[in-house]
Amino acid sequence: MPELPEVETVARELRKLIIDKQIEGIETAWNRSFDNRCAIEVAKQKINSVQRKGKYLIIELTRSFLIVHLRMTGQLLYKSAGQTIDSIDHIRVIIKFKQGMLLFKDVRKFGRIYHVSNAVAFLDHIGTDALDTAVTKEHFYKLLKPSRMNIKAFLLSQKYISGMGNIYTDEALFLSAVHPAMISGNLSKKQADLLHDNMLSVLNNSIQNMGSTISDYRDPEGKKGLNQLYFNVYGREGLLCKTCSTPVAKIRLAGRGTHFCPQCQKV
DNA sequence: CTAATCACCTGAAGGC
DNA sequence: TGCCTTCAGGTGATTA
Repeated sequence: MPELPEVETVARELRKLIIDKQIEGIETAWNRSFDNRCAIEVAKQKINSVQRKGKYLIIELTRSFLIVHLRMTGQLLYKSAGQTIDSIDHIRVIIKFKQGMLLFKDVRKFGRIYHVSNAVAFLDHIGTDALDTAVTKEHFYKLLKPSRMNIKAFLLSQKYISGMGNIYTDEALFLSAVHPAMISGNLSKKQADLLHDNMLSVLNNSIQNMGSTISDYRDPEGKKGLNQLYFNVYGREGLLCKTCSTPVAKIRLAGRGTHFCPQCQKV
């Protein structure tokens, strides 16, 4: 479900809701979502900050960190004390405060909450966040140049640049008129620059729209995003390309459904 | 190094 | 109505 813009939206909303609150306790209903053996260590710590790297949320506590990955269907829902909870279905973890609670809801159980002492080290295996200013056009091109992977797989891999997922990859490639199967190292500097621009604009525009909701995504207050209203190719198989009116195609690439315009995007 | 497949899970949707 | 297959905003491990 969530890619960079959705996780960023969650981070921004969470900052308004849980910063400076003290955790009273943490309970687990599905033990693979969170290893409850560290519940005692987490309890009584205060939340200092909420940050993000790629698709990971970083909740800084007094002495340690909670790292959250929502994977496909994870949601972090804040409920103030007294607020009614419509359903406890699919609630895997509950983080309790005096003033309310943060529910980790996750239908497919792929999401995880990790408790770590060193967030930087824990997230060292993923590349620089796509919106980090360190990801300049030069840096981007240097990463692309030696790669023989197709560009779709390159953008989906989190080891070079982190945060891009299936939706925003398809959208950025469409806007750049680059075929998803094109070999990364074969992109011209001009194409790479354009793709860099579109990667950033696609992500930033979605953040402006509070992310994209296909089915499950919700922000901490339960609100849907609006960015799905502006997709050019994702989920538009068979519909006409907004640029040239050719039907949008869908193929399987990098193990994922991949949408593109066969007229606008040539290898 | 790269690509493809499976595994982890559940539920919605479509075909028959 | 019911059964079966396929698919889904992700990613890590394993196998060619």
